[in-house]
Amino acid sequence: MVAMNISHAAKLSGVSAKMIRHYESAGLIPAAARTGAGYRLYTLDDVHRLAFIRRARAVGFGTEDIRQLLSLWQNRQRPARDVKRLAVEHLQQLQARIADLEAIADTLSHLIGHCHGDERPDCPILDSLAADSAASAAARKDTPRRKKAQ
Amino acid sequence: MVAMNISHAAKLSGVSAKMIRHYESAGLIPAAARTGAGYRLYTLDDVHRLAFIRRARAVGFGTEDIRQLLSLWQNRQRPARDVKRLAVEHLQQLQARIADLEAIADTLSHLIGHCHGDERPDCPILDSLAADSAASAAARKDTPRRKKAQ
DNA sequence: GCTTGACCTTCCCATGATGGGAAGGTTTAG
DNA sequence: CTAAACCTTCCCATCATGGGAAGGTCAAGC
Repeated sequence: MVAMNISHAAKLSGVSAKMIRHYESAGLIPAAARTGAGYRLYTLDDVHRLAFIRRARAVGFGTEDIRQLLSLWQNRQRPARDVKRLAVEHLQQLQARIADLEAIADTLSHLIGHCHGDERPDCPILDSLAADSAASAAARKDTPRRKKAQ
Repeated sequence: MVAMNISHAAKLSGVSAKMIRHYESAGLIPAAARTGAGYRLYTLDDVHRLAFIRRARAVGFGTEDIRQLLSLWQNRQRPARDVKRLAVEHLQQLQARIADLEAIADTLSHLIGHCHGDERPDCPILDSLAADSAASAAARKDTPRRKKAQ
Protein backbone atom coordinates (compact mmCIF):
# COMPACT_ATOMS: atom_id res chain seq x y z
CA MET A 1 0.00 0.00 0.00
CA VAL A 2 1.85 3.03 -1.22
CA ALA A 3 -0.97 5.52 -1.31
CA MET A 4 -4.55 5.76 -0.12
CA ASN A 5 -7.34 8.23 -0.45
CA ILE A 6 -8.61 10.51 2.25
CA SER A 7 -11.26 8.37 3.85
CA HIS A 8 -8.83 5.52 4.26
CA ALA A 9 -6.26 7.84 5.79
CA ALA A 10 -9.03 9.09 8.05
CA LYS A 11 -9.82 5.59 9.30
CA LEU A 12 -6.17 4.73 9.83
CA SER A 13 -5.32 7.94 11.62
CA GLY A 14 -8.53 8.44 13.55
CA VAL A 15 -8.84 11.97 12.14
CA SER A 16 -11.96 12.77 10.11
CA ALA A 17 -11.58 13.53 6.41
CA LYS A 18 -13.04 16.93 7.15
CA MET A 19 -10.32 17.67 9.66
CA ILE A 20 -7.57 16.29 7.45
CA ARG A 21 -8.48 18.88 4.82
CA HIS A 22 -8.67 21.47 7.55
CA TYR A 23 -5.21 20.63 8.86
CA GLU A 24 -3.89 20.86 5.34
CA SER A 25 -5.35 24.32 4.87
CA ALA A 26 -4.03 25.32 8.29
CA GLY A 27 -0.59 24.15 7.25
CA LEU A 28 -0.17 21.45 9.91
CA ILE A 29 0.37 18.87 7.21
CA PRO A 30 1.93 19.45 3.80
CA ALA A 31 -0.44 19.67 0.83
CA ALA A 32 -1.26 16.11 -0.15
CA ALA A 33 -0.25 14.68 -3.51
CA ARG A 34 -3.13 14.43 -5.96
CA THR A 35 -4.34 11.92 -8.52
CA GLY A 36 -5.04 13.10 -12.03
CA ALA A 37 -8.63 13.70 -11.02
CA GLY A 38 -7.61 15.84 -8.06
CA TYR A 39 -8.13 13.26 -5.30
CA ARG A 40 -5.76 13.61 -2.38
CA LEU A 41 -3.28 10.80 -1.83
CA TYR A 42 -1.79 9.80 1.51
CA THR A 43 1.11 7.65 2.62
CA LEU A 44 1.61 5.89 5.94
CA ASP A 45 3.93 8.71 6.92
CA ASP A 46 1.06 11.10 6.48
CA VAL A 47 -1.11 8.83 8.58
CA HIS A 48 1.47 8.87 11.36
CA ARG A 49 1.61 12.61 11.26
CA LEU A 50 -2.18 12.79 11.47
CA ALA A 51 -2.28 10.37 14.38
CA PHE A 52 0.34 12.49 16.12
CA ILE A 53 -1.91 15.51 15.68
CA ARG A 54 -4.90 13.58 16.98
CA ARG A 55 -3.05 12.58 20.15
CA ALA A 56 -1.77 16.09 20.67
CA ARG A 57 -5.34 17.41 20.33
CA ALA A 58 -6.49 14.76 22.80
CA VAL A 59 -4.24 16.26 25.46
CA GLY A 60 -5.61 19.68 24.66
CA PHE A 61 -2.87 21.26 22.56
CA GLY A 62 -4.11 23.95 20.19
CA THR A 63 -3.21 24.43 16.55
CA GLU A 64 -0.18 26.63 17.18
CA ASP A 65 1.21 24.37 19.88
CA ILE A 66 0.82 21.42 17.56
CA ARG A 67 2.59 23.25 14.80
CA GLN A 68 5.58 23.66 17.12
CA LEU A 69 5.37 20.11 18.41
CA LEU A 70 5.40 18.78 14.86
CA SER A 71 8.41 20.88 14.07
CA LEU A 72 10.20 19.60 17.17
CA TRP A 73 9.19 16.06 16.31
CA GLN A 74 10.74 16.36 12.85
CA ASN A 75 13.96 17.75 14.21
CA ARG A 76 15.98 14.89 15.64
CA GLN A 77 18.42 17.29 17.26
CA ARG A 78 15.99 19.29 19.35
CA PRO A 79 16.64 19.42 23.06
CA ALA A 80 13.90 17.74 25.12
CA ARG A 81 13.87 20.94 27.12
CA ASP A 82 12.03 22.75 24.32
CA VAL A 83 9.30 20.14 24.20
CA LYS A 84 8.97 20.09 27.96
CA ARG A 85 8.69 23.86 28.15
CA LEU A 86 5.83 23.81 25.65
CA ALA A 87 4.08 21.07 27.59
CA VAL A 88 4.54 22.81 30.92
CA GLU A 89 3.11 26.05 29.59
CA HIS A 90 0.14 24.19 28.24
CA LEU A 91 -0.36 22.38 31.51
CA GLN A 92 -0.36 25.67 33.36
CA GLN A 93 -3.03 27.04 31.06
CA LEU A 94 -5.08 23.92 31.61
CA GLN A 95 -4.74 24.28 35.35
CA ALA A 96 -5.76 27.91 35.17
CA ARG A 97 -8.88 26.98 33.23
CA ILE A 98 -9.65 24.26 35.73
CA ALA A 99 -9.26 26.71 38.58
CA ASP A 100 -11.63 29.15 36.89
CA LEU A 101 -14.23 26.49 36.34
CA GLU A 102 -13.87 25.24 39.90
CA ALA A 103 -14.43 28.73 41.25
CA ILE A 104 -17.59 28.98 39.19
CA ALA A 105 -18.72 25.53 40.26
CA ASP A 106 -18.10 26.38 43.91
CA THR A 107 -20.15 29.55 43.65
CA LEU A 108 -22.98 27.72 41.97
CA SER A 109 -22.77 24.85 44.39
CA HIS A 110 -23.02 27.27 47.25
CA LEU A 111 -26.11 28.91 45.78
CA ILE A 112 -27.70 25.54 45.17
CA GLY A 113 -27.02 24.52 48.74
CA HIS A 114 -29.03 27.48 49.98
CA CYS A 115 -32.04 26.80 47.82
CA HIS A 116 -34.68 24.60 49.36
CA GLY A 117 -35.84 23.62 45.90
CA ASP A 118 -39.46 22.90 46.72
CA GLU A 119 -42.80 24.36 45.65
CA ARG A 120 -42.32 27.74 47.27
CA PRO A 121 -41.36 30.64 45.02
CA ASP A 122 -38.58 32.19 47.09
CA CYS A 123 -35.25 31.21 45.63
CA PRO A 124 -31.79 32.36 46.77
CA ILE A 125 -30.35 31.46 43.39
CA LEU A 126 -32.47 33.98 41.54
CA ASP A 127 -32.13 36.45 44.38
CA SER A 128 -28.39 36.30 44.06
CA LEU A 129 -28.44 36.74 40.29
CA ALA A 130 -30.79 39.68 40.71
CA ALA A 131 -28.76 41.26 43.52
CA ASP A 132 -28.76 44.99 43.02
CA SER A 133 -25.67 45.61 45.09
CA ALA A 134 -23.03 45.35 42.39
CA ALA A 135 -25.10 46.93 39.65
CA SER A 136 -24.72 50.52 40.71
CA ALA A 137 -21.06 50.31 41.67
CA ALA A 138 -19.65 51.01 38.24
CA ALA A 139 -21.96 53.98 37.75
CA ARG A 140 -19.88 56.45 39.71
CA LYS A 141 -17.09 56.39 37.18
CA ASP A 142 -18.89 57.86 34.24
CA THR A 143 -19.37 61.53 33.45
CA PRO A 144 -22.42 61.59 31.25
CA ARG A 145 -22.76 64.66 29.09
CA ARG A 146 -26.47 64.46 29.56
CA LYS A 147 -28.63 62.56 31.98
CA LYS A 148 -31.19 61.54 29.47
CA ALA A 149 -31.14 60.96 25.81
CA GLN A 150 -33.57 63.02 23.76
CA MET B 1 -33.39 59.61 35.19
CA VAL B 2 -36.13 57.97 33.20
CA ALA B 3 -34.18 56.85 30.17
CA MET B 4 -30.57 56.58 29.13
CA ASN B 5 -28.73 55.63 26.00
CA ILE B 6 -26.86 52.44 25.43
CA SER B 7 -23.41 53.36 26.67
CA HIS B 8 -24.83 54.57 29.94
CA ALA B 9 -26.84 51.40 30.36
CA ALA B 10 -23.63 49.51 29.58
CA LYS B 11 -21.75 51.27 32.37
CA LEU B 12 -24.54 50.78 34.87
CA SER B 13 -25.09 47.13 34.04
CA GLY B 14 -21.53 46.08 33.41
CA VAL B 15 -22.55 44.64 30.03
CA SER B 16 -20.86 46.09 26.93
CA ALA B 17 -22.96 48.04 24.43
CA LYS B 18 -21.98 45.45 21.88
CA MET B 19 -23.40 42.66 24.00
CA ILE B 20 -26.54 44.61 24.89
CA ARG B 21 -27.37 44.77 21.19
CA HIS B 22 -26.47 41.13 20.90
CA TYR B 23 -28.79 40.12 23.75
CA GLU B 24 -31.54 42.12 22.13
CA SER B 25 -31.11 40.33 18.83
CA ALA B 26 -30.95 37.02 20.68
CA GLY B 27 -34.22 37.86 22.40
CA LEU B 28 -32.90 37.83 25.97
CA ILE B 29 -34.09 41.38 26.44
CA PRO B 30 -37.07 43.02 24.75
CA ALA B 31 -36.34 45.36 21.85
CA ALA B 32 -35.40 48.70 23.39
CA ALA B 33 -37.51 51.80 22.88
CA ARG B 34 -36.02 54.23 20.38
CA THR B 35 -35.66 57.99 20.11
CA GLY B 36 -36.83 59.70 16.96
CA ALA B 37 -33.34 59.30 15.57
CA GLY B 38 -33.29 55.58 16.23
CA TYR B 39 -31.13 55.61 19.39
CA ARG B 40 -31.97 52.86 21.86
CA LEU B 41 -33.38 53.97 25.21
CA TYR B 42 -33.01 52.06 28.47
CA THR B 43 -34.68 52.24 31.86
CA LEU B 44 -33.32 51.10 35.21
CA ASP B 45 -35.45 48.00 34.84
CA ASP B 46 -33.57 47.19 31.68
CA VAL B 47 -30.31 47.76 33.51
CA HIS B 48 -31.36 45.33 36.22
CA ARG B 49 -32.22 42.73 33.63
CA LEU B 50 -28.83 43.22 31.98
CA ALA B 51 -27.02 42.93 35.29
CA PHE B 52 -28.94 39.74 35.96
CA ILE B 53 -27.72 38.37 32.66
CA ARG B 54 -24.16 39.41 33.44
CA ARG B 55 -24.20 37.56 36.76
CA ALA B 56 -25.75 34.50 35.20
CA ARG B 57 -23.00 34.50 32.55
CA ALA B 58 -20.42 34.88 35.30
CA VAL B 59 -21.50 31.57 36.80
CA GLY B 60 -21.27 30.01 33.38
CA PHE B 61 -24.89 29.78 32.24
CA GLY B 62 -25.34 29.78 28.48
CA THR B 63 -27.83 31.76 26.44
CA GLU B 64 -30.63 29.20 26.60
CA ASP B 65 -30.24 28.65 30.33
CA ILE B 66 -30.37 32.39 30.85
CA ARG B 67 -33.47 32.65 28.76
CA GLN B 68 -35.14 30.19 31.11
CA LEU B 69 -33.76 31.84 34.23
CA LEU B 70 -35.10 35.20 33.10
CA SER B 71 -38.47 33.68 32.50
CA LEU B 72 -38.45 32.10 35.96
CA TRP B 73 -37.29 35.36 37.46
CA GLN B 74 -40.22 37.22 35.92
CA ASN B 75 -42.71 34.69 37.14
CA ARG B 76 -43.34 35.32 40.82
CA GLN B 77 -45.22 32.05 41.16
CA ARG B 78 -42.54 29.71 39.94
CA PRO B 79 -41.49 26.97 42.31
CA ALA B 80 -37.88 27.27 43.46
CA ARG B 81 -37.55 23.65 42.41
CA ASP B 82 -37.50 24.66 38.73
CA VAL B 83 -34.66 27.08 39.27
CA LYS B 84 -32.72 24.62 41.35
CA ARG B 85 -33.09 21.90 38.74
CA LEU B 86 -31.65 24.20 36.07
CA ALA B 87 -28.76 25.14 38.34
CA VAL B 88 -28.03 21.55 39.27
CA GLU B 89 -27.96 20.46 35.65
CA HIS B 90 -25.58 23.26 34.85
CA LEU B 91 -23.39 22.39 37.80
CA GLN B 92 -23.19 18.81 36.62
CA GLN B 93 -22.08 19.92 33.20
CA LEU B 94 -19.46 22.14 34.76
CA GLN B 95 -18.22 19.26 36.87
CA ALA B 96 -18.06 17.01 33.84
CA ARG B 97 -15.97 19.58 31.97
CA ILE B 98 -13.71 19.95 34.97
CA ALA B 99 -13.27 16.20 35.17
CA ASP B 100 -12.36 16.06 31.47
CA LEU B 101 -9.81 18.80 31.84
CA GLU B 102 -8.38 17.18 34.93
CA ALA B 103 -7.95 13.89 33.12
CA ILE B 104 -6.11 15.71 30.35
CA ALA B 105 -3.99 17.61 32.84
CA ASP B 106 -3.12 14.39 34.65
CA THR B 107 -2.03 12.72 31.44
CA LEU B 108 0.08 15.68 30.47
CA SER B 109 1.50 15.99 33.94
CA HIS B 110 2.48 12.36 33.84
CA LEU B 111 4.25 12.80 30.51
CA ILE B 112 6.05 15.87 31.76
CA GLY B 113 7.20 14.01 34.83
CA HIS B 114 8.90 11.45 32.64
CA CYS B 115 10.76 13.97 30.51
CA HIS B 116 14.19 14.94 31.76
CA GLY B 117 13.88 18.22 29.91
CA ASP B 118 17.55 18.84 29.28
CA GLU B 119 19.74 19.17 26.17
CA ARG B 120 19.37 15.59 25.04
CA PRO B 121 16.99 14.94 22.17
CA ASP B 122 15.14 11.90 23.53
CA CYS B 123 11.76 12.98 24.82
CA PRO B 124 8.99 10.75 26.21
CA ILE B 125 6.42 13.45 25.50
CA LEU B 126 7.01 13.35 21.76
CA ASP B 127 7.46 9.59 21.86
CA SER B 128 4.07 9.23 23.41
CA LEU B 129 2.38 11.52 20.89
CA ALA B 130 4.06 9.59 18.10
CA ALA B 131 3.19 6.17 19.53
CA ASP B 132 2.29 3.90 16.68
CA SER B 133 0.36 1.43 18.79
CA ALA B 134 -3.09 2.96 18.57
CA ALA B 135 -2.77 4.18 15.01
CA SER B 136 -3.31 0.88 13.29
CA ALA B 137 -6.04 -0.37 15.61
CA ALA B 138 -8.94 1.23 13.79
CA ALA B 139 -7.70 -0.04 10.46
CA ARG B 140 -9.13 -3.53 10.83
CA LYS B 141 -12.67 -2.30 10.70
CA ASP B 142 -12.70 -0.99 7.20
CA THR B 143 -13.19 -2.98 4.05
CA PRO B 144 -11.48 -0.91 1.43
CA ARG B 145 -12.82 -1.42 -2.02
CA ARG B 146 -9.35 -0.97 -3.37
CA LYS B 147 -5.98 -0.93 -1.77
CA LYS B 148 -4.68 2.03 -3.61
CA ALA B 149 -6.27 4.99 -5.25
CA GLN B 150 -5.46 5.54 -8.90
C1' DG C 1 -24.35 78.74 11.58
C1' DC C 2 -20.63 75.65 11.21
C1' DT C 3 -17.22 72.55 13.00
C1' DT C 4 -15.81 69.08 16.13
C1' DG C 5 -15.98 65.21 18.90
C1' DA C 6 -18.53 61.92 21.11
C1' DC C 7 -22.12 59.56 20.54
C1' DC C 8 -25.32 56.34 17.92
C1' DT C 9 -26.86 52.97 14.06
C1' DT C 10 -26.29 48.61 11.04
C1' DC C 11 -23.48 45.27 8.83
C1' DC C 12 -19.47 42.34 8.19
C1' DC C 13 -15.60 39.78 9.98
C1' DA C 14 -12.77 36.96 13.30
C1' DT C 15 -11.99 33.83 16.93
C1' DG C 16 -11.19 27.71 17.27
C1' DA C 17 -12.27 23.10 16.25
C1' DT C 18 -15.61 20.71 14.29
C1' DG C 19 -19.25 19.17 11.44
C1' DG C 20 -23.35 19.60 8.11
C1' DG C 21 -24.60 19.96 3.66
C1' DA C 22 -24.90 21.43 -1.28
C1' DA C 23 -23.35 21.18 -6.04
C1' DG C 24 -20.80 18.76 -9.00
C1' DG C 25 -16.96 15.50 -10.77
C1' DT C 26 -14.83 10.41 -10.58
C1' DT C 27 -14.49 5.67 -9.99
C1' DT C 28 -15.90 1.03 -9.82
C1' DA C 29 -19.19 -2.75 -9.39
C1' DG C 30 -22.96 -4.93 -11.51
C1' DC D 1 -25.08 2.42 -18.70
C1' DT D 2 -26.37 3.23 -14.10
C1' DA D 3 -26.10 3.48 -9.20
C1' DA D 4 -23.43 3.76 -5.22
C1' DA D 5 -19.73 5.39 -3.03
C1' DC D 6 -16.29 8.03 -3.40
C1' DC D 7 -13.99 12.68 -4.12
C1' DT D 8 -13.63 18.01 -4.69
C1' DT D 9 -14.58 23.04 -3.19
C1' DC D 10 -17.39 26.33 -0.92
C1' DC D 11 -20.60 28.07 2.45
C1' DC D 12 -22.77 27.93 6.90
C1' DA D 13 -23.32 27.05 12.03
C1' DT D 14 -21.72 26.60 16.55
C1' DC D 15 -20.77 30.20 21.21
C1' DA D 16 -19.83 34.65 23.23
C1' DT D 17 -17.28 38.36 22.31
C1' DG D 18 -15.15 42.19 20.17
C1' DG D 19 -13.04 44.97 16.16
C1' DG D 20 -13.93 48.02 12.75
C1' DA D 21 -16.12 50.45 8.75
C1' DA D 22 -19.55 53.56 6.87
C1' DG D 23 -22.64 56.79 7.97
C1' DG D 24 -26.24 59.44 10.85
C1' DT D 25 -27.09 62.52 15.31
C1' DC D 26 -26.40 65.54 18.95
C1' DA D 27 -24.46 69.04 22.10
C1' DA D 28 -21.06 72.47 22.77
C1' DG D 29 -17.93 76.05 21.53
C1' DC D 30 -16.62 79.67 18.38
